[in-house]
Amino acid sequence: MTTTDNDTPLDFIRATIVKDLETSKYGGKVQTRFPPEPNGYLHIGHAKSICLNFGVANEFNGVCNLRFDDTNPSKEEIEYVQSIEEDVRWLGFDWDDRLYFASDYFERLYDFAVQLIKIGRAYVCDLSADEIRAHRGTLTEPGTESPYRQRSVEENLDLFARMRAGEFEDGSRVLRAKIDMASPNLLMRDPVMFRILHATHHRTGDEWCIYPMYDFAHGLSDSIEGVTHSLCTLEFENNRPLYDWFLDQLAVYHPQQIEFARLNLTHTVLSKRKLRKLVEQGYVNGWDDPRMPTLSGLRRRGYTPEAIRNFCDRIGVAKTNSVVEIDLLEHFVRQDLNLRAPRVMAVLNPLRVVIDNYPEDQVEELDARNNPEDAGTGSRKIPFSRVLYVERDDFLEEPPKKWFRLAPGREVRLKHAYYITCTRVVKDENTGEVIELHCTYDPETRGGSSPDGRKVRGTLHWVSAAHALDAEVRLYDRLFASPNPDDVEEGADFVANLNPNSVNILKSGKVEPSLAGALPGMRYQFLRKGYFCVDPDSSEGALVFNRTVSLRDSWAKIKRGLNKGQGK
RNA sequence: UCGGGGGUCGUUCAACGGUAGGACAACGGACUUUGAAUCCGUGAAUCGGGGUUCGAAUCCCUGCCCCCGAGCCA
Repeated sequence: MTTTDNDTPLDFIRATIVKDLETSKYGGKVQTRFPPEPNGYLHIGHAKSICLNFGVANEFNGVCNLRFDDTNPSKEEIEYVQSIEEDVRWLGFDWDDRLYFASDYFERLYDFAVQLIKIGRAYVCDLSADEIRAHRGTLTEPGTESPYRQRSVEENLDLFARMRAGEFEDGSRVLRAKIDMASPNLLMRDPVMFRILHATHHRTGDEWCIYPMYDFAHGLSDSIEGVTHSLCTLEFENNRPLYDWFLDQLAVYHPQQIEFARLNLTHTVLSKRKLRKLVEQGYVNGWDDPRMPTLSGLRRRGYTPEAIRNFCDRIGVAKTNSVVEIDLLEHFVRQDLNLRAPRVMAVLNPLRVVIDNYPEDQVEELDARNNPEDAGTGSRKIPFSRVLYVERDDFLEEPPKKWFRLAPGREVRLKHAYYITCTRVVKDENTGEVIELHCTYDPETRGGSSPDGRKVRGTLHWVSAAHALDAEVRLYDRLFASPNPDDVEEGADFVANLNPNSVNILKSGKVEPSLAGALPGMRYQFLRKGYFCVDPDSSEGALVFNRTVSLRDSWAKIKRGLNKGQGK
């Protein structure tokens, strides 16, 4: 796609770009950047930004850079840059050779700072962090000027060079911009540009002991790269005047910062701090736990890049703070997987069924469509024999109204196979638990339809006991029980809202034999159950599946209605 | 309340002075060898109060509510 569809309304950012193109503000050029800090894993919120930045670039024949905002060595690690690159690529975007790091610009940033000192717009301040805070004033009162504010250019130059040379301890001095201590915007009250940090940087090692702050580094990095539209989230609106100030004072190329609302999703958290807590305190099994909203988690869960991109397209871009329902995300995986996931039969909670009138040693190979949504996918053979497994949930000894699955005396269709009628229920003598069903089949119904045309409402999935493969099936659900995890009692925090049933591991699943060679990452629809994918923990002979998302379940709704009717 | 942003169906995005529309969700129906998918249909919103105008979600005034900002984080 190289053009923008005129029929669909443009979001305010694209509208701005169209206008800038018309006025030739940047000479008809569009360049964006995705600027993650490598201090955590990417999540679905970042996907929104990635889709926006790369999407906009693609649509307007521009380019989008991947730039790591690695200005704080104490928090950043190489592990994160690798995962971020992998995730952006997986999502389907390409930065070609434009992989940049803010740390690549440290020398130039240092030079820019020297320039600012020379024109009297920056000074070395010896105040402690606490003192600087005290001098900053408050939201309603102006700040007071630092006693070091009037240092001479020469002294500032000397001190700044010595900061770089490592003569001073962490926190003993900073370089500040000389702006306006009375500005109503606190960020303009002589913000810190460089701080002393004797820390090893993941890329520059020990070359530097002073590091630039975000506000100073970001705009200049954009400028150096020739970014036209610097898209960021709403909380940076207050930073824009500062972004502009540095660029104006230095009289360098000046991109424009535009802010949009970050993504919030119900039933999950999207803050690095909270996600890190879940990982570090063991509430989940790592950044790629399938319950995590991280891209690595979603990938392991079975989400497709297409589903995530479609989701990001649909939620749009605006300035309103909003919380998107997670149902919308789930809708897009279902939509995508419905079209492409092969259908397969898997019994999650097996209940043994013996077809009494089916010959002992007979095995039939029956045809099964691979995907009714895509005729091109053809069909496969599945074995049918005397002893089968069906889903325990599909049998009820005393069925409620509207139940058309298995029950004593009831006839149902086994998908792709035969009609069977339940004739006897075997129970455990002690517990009363149903342990086996005996049924008869109608040989006339092979393939799943009867010559007499009689109607059977229920169609069940099944596997042949002798041929089925064992599988572990991990049923994942929403990580948080509450739509808003932060909605907690006084004193509690978001982990109090963790969904205790966010994962349910079933060890005794039985799947059809065609799944024997299923490899990690492969996605299937388990008929009537949901979409599943093979987990990396899986191996031949020890299959492990993750539930990506269940199928929509209107029986569950009916059941709720029935229960309500009975006052249950 | 000092500054900056924002308030449209349950949710989200649109409508840019001219019939408030889409998607998800909900509800009802059709179809169905997945109680899936698909198809059809229904209900559902302009924060309040003034004003300008033939006509206001849109422009003006005013009030209310929400978010962001006092890191040597980004």
